[in-house]
Amino acid sequence: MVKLVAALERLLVSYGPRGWWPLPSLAGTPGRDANGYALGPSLPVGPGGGAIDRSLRFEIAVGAVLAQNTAWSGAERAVAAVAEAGALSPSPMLALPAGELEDLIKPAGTFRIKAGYLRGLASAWTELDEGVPTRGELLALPGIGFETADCVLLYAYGEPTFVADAYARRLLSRLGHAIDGRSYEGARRYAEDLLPLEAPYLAEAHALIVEHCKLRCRARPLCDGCPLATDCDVHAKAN
DNA sequence: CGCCAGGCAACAC
DNA sequence: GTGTTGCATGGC
Repeated sequence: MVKLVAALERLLVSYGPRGWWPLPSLAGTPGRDANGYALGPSLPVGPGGGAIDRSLRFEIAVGAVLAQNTAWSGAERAVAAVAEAGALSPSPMLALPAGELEDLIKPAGTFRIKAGYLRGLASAWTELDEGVPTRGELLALPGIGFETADCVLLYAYGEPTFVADAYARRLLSRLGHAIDGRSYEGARRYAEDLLPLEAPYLAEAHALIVEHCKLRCRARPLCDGCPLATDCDVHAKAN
């Protein structure tokens, strides 16, 4: 079995910091880097790296919904289109005619459903965002499930949360951790018992896990050259 | 062409 | 509570 902290360390060395969460509406604007993070005196300020203001929190929540079961490239274009239309805040979003929001977010797929989710999010957001929302409050919104709620808590509010998505569960399982059959919440608590409960760490961990699982630890794993291959069970069996 | 992508809700059992 | 299905565009 590969220890989770050791695996994450190797992923960080191999891939470098991923810099999630990207903020497409701000990327490339003055004072922002390619991910939309504010350029500070030393380190970039952004999700996991500093205070996140009100408008960015909403953008992150919108992005999290639009990214569901969709390549990030599509979600990113959809967020940018909403921003371009001036609708990347609750009131303007709610003021859009019914079909227009759908048209704006088409690149993200499942656009009729997601438009309804975004309306529900926009309706509840201002009150919800007065403080740090609880997981239960987020889960009560339409279209916000376990993974989306945790992404919002982690990347928008800096709450230390492990995003136990399908990638993370696949990786943990392949590294020899006995999480088969565990629910999302079971896997989340399992991982949180193994890791430092600090938002920047968990934010980078999630991003690295997604990167690694897209590049190598796919449904059909590409173990050749994998940074975790030396003592990963899957690699041992496949070779 | 088929398969998958930062999932979720509704429904079946 | 676990399993299955619809949703829909875009990249490879």
